[in-house]
Amino acid sequence: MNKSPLNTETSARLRVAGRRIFARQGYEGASVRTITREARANLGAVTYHFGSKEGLYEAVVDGALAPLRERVTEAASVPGPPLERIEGVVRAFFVHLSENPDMPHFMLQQVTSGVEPIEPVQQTMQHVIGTLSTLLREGQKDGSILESDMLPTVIGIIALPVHLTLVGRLLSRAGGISGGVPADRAEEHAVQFVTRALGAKGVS
Amino acid sequence: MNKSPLNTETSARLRVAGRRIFARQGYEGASVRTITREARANLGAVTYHFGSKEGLYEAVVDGALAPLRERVTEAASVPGPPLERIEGVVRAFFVHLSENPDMPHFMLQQVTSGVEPIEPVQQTMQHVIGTLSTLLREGQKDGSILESDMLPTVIGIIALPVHLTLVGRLLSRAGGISGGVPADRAEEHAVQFVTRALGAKGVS
DNA sequence: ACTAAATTAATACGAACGTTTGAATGAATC
DNA sequence: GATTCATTCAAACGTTCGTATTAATTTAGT
Repeated sequence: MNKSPLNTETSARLRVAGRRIFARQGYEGASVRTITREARANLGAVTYHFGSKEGLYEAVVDGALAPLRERVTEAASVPGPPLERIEGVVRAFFVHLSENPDMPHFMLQQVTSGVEPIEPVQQTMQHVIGTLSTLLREGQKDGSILESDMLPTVIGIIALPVHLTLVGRLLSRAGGISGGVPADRAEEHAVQFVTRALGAKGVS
Repeated sequence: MNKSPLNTETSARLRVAGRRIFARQGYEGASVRTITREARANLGAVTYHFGSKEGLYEAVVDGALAPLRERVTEAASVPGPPLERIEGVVRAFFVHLSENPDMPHFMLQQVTSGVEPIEPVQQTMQHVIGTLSTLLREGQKDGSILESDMLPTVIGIIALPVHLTLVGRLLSRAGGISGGVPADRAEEHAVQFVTRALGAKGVS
């Protein structure tokens, strides 16, 4: 008679709870006591399984970002013209964001913290920027993508999904404006925005 | 219980120090002791001048955002076609960001925190979104701006300067990629990106 | 110059923090 | 049945947190 359906190991429950709470409260705002309470674990469990609070945090962030790197790689390596593959990367972002609502919090928390990001975040940024840069260069060489500075263009492409997801969600919660942005509309919109901004000529 | 701070030397130094440290460490990460030490003020000065740590935080955030609202209003009310005025709003963002490097931290810290943003942040978001929506509607009515969903478009316009400034700064600090994005290039790039994405026909 | 208010300063307080400790538990090995 | 070993548990550690308190000092009004 298994009374709890998901009586997984404590460390797994700590990851889940840590992810929820770190994303919502930030690193400093989340306390080990809150996390262990939510995970129905003992106060000392974080230290035991991850060495420290910071150890759990890194495990959580890496767990949220590693699948994104894979998705981006996959979307970029599909055959087709560069602009379409960039579109695929944008869509991959949205897929990942819809399945991992906490993800952008970690990226932006790190970016806004002012200190050097922890390793999984750095790694992900470098990977995404590198992938998109390659696609951009390719498209600019064959004339299908307008010439422009590489890095700011890449940042522009990434900023859109992250911001749309985050701010849209915020607005739909806080009301005040117009009720938020439905996820599927947001994706279509971001794709159009990016392809219009990048495409060398009129893209229907 | 004095919640409205008098313009004393100490309270001004507390604002400056609070701004620096809140932006870099977040609300929870910044301690009253660190702030008062940096401001060369007594530990009790925050409570005395601002009522509480939260009182100082709100004063700091409002001090960072109020000028932005003014700048946006001004840029939007200049005569000219809507797309050019939107361009002016984007440039206004960059001007404000270059003069107030800590500003996007507060916006994004609030957006990523998951709880309802404090009043100055809500007010600023509503104001910027409202202003840009009006300009967009105007341009779509006269055919100079492509039809699209209002809210996601507005978010796209804002996301670009904020992200470019923040991530660019981060990359130039952390190295790793290519050395960051010079501020003036970033502004030109953002303007081009936005006008390309919005403009109804080929914009030079 | 004197008084009252405003401000600064020093210290104390209780609460919450991350981490440590050592005993209790329970299953696997011999 | 005894031993081993990983895990869980309750309790306590020392530190830091935001705030309160109280006294000393400066400033302003008459």
